[in-house]
Amino acid sequence: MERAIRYSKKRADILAAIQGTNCHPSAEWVYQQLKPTHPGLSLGTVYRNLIFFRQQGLIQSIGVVGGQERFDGTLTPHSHFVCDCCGSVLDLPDICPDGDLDQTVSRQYGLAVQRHELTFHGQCRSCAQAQSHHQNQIEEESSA
Amino acid sequence: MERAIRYSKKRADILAAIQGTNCHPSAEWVYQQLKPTHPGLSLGTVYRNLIFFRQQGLIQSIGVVGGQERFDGTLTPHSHFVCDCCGSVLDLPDICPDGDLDQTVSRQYGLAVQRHELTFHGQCRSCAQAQSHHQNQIEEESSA
DNA sequence: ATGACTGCAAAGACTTTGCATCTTT
DNA sequence: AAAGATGCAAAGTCTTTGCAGTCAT
Repeated sequence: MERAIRYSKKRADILAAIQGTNCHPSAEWVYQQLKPTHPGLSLGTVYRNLIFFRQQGLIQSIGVVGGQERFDGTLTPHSHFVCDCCGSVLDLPDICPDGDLDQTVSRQYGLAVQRHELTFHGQCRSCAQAQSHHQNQIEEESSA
Repeated sequence: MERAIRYSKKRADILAAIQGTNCHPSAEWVYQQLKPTHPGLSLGTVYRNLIFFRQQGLIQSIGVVGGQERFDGTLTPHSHFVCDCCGSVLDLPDICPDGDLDQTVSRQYGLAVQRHELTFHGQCRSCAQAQSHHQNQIEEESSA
């Protein structure tokens, strides 16, 4: 007998929060987001539901950024950009490796490949700009 | 004035341990590996040196697998396969995205892209085999 | 001698989990 | 009423860090 799944408004709103943003949220982000409308929400519930949604295939994990696991409600194939400076994650919808790649690797290496992730790293616009400002300040200070 | 860097046998052996394996070790793995020959080694020292090596560009982090950060002493471009079952990480030396990809993304999205990672997920041979055995057992049990 | 490196243990950050309670069916 | 979902807080895991002692230069 399979385990029954019951409705819960909190669960529904947690999923909606993830699906309604493109910021690739962490558990903490979801918690803070829903706290105002769900005063009694517990962080443990957010974690449990994130695990639940991933098992159900409703969301995917896009890995750990700055120590926190990040999730994505978009399931269509796409790549990500991670800013190593501020931790923001951006979708790159136009960057998508060949769909046959998984099968190619499966055959070539004899592995049961299920999916792949293509993730770019660097600095987002605002961090790149901030850093150049900071460098200018340092240059000004050292030349002063 | 730049900070001086001094020799340490422990540091050298930590680096050698990472460079001498293709298992993409975690801090704990390195610690256990060196413990016999370095009885006084501390896990904190391993962590500190991993950070140091990454800053020096001697190793790279390949992300968090099963809660533990994993490192790679191979710096030439290549992809990875992560077994979501046992956590093992394999090199895929023949799978390497176009070298211009970083620049393409930089231009297309206006980001300062520094690098990218292509990671495949699935089950390694032994886990796929073990699971099929396990499934057989379950089938046998339920039909018994 | 200076200051870099380490051991140790405490602290920190993130996530999981046990149990009593509340809610859905 | 039965069983799933949640709140709370404790526990668990991995990693970082402060401080005193050690070692390389």
